[in-house]
Amino acid sequence: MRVTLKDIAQRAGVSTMTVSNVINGNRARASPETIERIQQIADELGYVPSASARSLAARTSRMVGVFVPAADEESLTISPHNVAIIGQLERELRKRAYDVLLRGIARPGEVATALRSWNLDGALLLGFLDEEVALFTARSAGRTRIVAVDSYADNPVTLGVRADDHAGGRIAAEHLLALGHRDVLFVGPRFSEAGVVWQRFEGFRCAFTAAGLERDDRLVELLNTTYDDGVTLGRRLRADHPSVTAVFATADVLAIGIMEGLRESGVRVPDDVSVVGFDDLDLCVYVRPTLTTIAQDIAAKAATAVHMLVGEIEHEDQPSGPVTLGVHLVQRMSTGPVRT
Amino acid sequence: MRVTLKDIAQRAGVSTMTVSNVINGNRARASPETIERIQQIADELGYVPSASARSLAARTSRMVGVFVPAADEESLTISPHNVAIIGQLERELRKRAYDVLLRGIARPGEVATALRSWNLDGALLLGFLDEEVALFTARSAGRTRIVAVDSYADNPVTLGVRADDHAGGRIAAEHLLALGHRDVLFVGPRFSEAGVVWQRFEGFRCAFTAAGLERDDRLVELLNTTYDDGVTLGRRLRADHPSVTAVFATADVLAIGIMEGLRESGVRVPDDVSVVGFDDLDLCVYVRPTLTTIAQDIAAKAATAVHMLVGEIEHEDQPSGPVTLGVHLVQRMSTGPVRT
DNA sequence: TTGAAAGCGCTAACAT
DNA sequence: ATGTTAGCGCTTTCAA
Repeated sequence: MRVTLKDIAQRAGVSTMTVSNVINGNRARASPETIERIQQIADELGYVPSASARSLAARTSRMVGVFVPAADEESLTISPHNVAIIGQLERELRKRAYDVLLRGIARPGEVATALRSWNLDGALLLGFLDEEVALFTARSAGRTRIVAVDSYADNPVTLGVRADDHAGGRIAAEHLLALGHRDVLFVGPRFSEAGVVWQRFEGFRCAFTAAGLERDDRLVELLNTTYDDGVTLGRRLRADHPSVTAVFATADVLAIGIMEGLRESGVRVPDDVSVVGFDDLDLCVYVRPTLTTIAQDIAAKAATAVHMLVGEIEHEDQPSGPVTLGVHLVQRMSTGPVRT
Repeated sequence: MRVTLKDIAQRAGVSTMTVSNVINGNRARASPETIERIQQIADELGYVPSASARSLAARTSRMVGVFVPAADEESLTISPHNVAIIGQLERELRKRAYDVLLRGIARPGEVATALRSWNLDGALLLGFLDEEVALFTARSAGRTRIVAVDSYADNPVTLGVRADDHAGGRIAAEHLLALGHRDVLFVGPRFSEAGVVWQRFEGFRCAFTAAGLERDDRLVELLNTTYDDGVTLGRRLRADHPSVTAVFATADVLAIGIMEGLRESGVRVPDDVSVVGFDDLDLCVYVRPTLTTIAQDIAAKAATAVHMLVGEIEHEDQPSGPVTLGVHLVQRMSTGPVRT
């Protein structure tokens, strides 16, 4: 059977409370010898605290939820970018002795339910739309701490961590402008007036304005962030946008798909058309030409998110406000000067 | 405050047990009207069961652990293959109303600890070495169900799901042999006489034997399964193995790295050297030349693993024995006939 | 420095 | 068809 506090207490001839205090490192509440003896017995018996019991009694679980978008009950294709983040998050949380509940979210209410069901100490939201974040938090209990990664949602209960998407868009545009490109196609998922993609688009446009250039806002394509959709766009690019000499895609896989589509239709990258991606996945150096992209520091993003969340949980830190992390251009072979 | 069974019971004028039965769909234990009324009140109050309390009282948690290797506390780089699996596992488990505890394992004991701490109903081990699996299960309580994915560990408490790695190795070799290759380099991580890589190696060798050919067993390179290590090998391949005309790598990223290294050293794929990978990641079609590889059905693997685990948990099914899933060759552009 | 009592929210095993 | 009792293993609160 399970080894309990009571078992240890009996063996040691003390009360369960003393054992509990020792186990929890409440060192001020037991004599050194008692501590030593109890620790010994606990080790000997292979005692493992019951997280459920602790969570029930203490109303805190040392477990946080990591929530990712799931189109529906039938799918959970985690985006490459979120995948990279999850690994880092788990590591950071494990270092701090928090457990991770991984959950795909198909309907808004599920966040609040999971939170209350397990008495989660906090939640990490990965890559949800700002509207979705708002929905989750509306229903969520007031106490729980929530950090939204890659979100610009502005509300009282959520804290955000994200890359500087606006700067990312601007830098991408500046790079292409410096190469002489003027007709640049913006490609990304459908977006509203907020959120990651919108920021990138705004930064992108800013660079044109700052350069005193008028941008033709018809040069936008909205599609799913997948390789296949990229290929499709690449194939018809020349036909649909004959003037375009460069493309800025809001995700690397998308950019890589576009490059493939272009190749298939006889358009050379970067000679005929330059392509810039976003994220700097490992992938970028696997493909030919290697992809010029906007790099964001994923490990830093994860570390920051966890740091903020744990800070709020443990020290009831003043919500320090959203954090925006720097990005930078990684120039590779998919961009070049415009053909004269 | 939290809404409890008691709150509902009071409002409905019944005992908590009746409410409990209704909530748990124990339909035989309450009259239709009572059920209706209680359900109504529960919805109204926004009742969410406490998983901790349930887990404590019922000694079952409806939560399973998904464990992945973590080199140490400092890292958790989930392999691309495991990444693909995790998403599928979560989906399958969510469909069956199980929660997922995601955990990187740095030291053997952590599996048993997590299992007991949360009263987990079962565990899914992803891509551990057979020796590691043995260690975990040795320390684990007898009751818990464990399914090891990508393992050949043979022990009483574990059930395995894996691709037919032996066939995979054989098929890869047969493909290359049919193209006229005789000096084929086997590349993979260090392996012992068991496990996934060993199976692939054995299958690989079998094909040579079956063809009545003597294989030079010096044609083996052991290195980490990473792109970078692949590049390094590719660069020195010609110098170290001048006779080799084809390479079989046990992972796609590795194969892709090798192709890059070969390119850098002026060796053409597939004209000079053919390359075969393993897994059939999305990646394979992004690179040039596209990678010929052994495909395994990841979704099926995840579905099977969950099916087996849940089967054991819920029906105490007779451990049906390990399951091996089929693989097949996906021929792309990285392999061609040997140069005469 | 230590302990006793009470209860977290739920369910198993009997009653009725 | 419904209720009672007695915990699950732990922590909180108060007392010694």
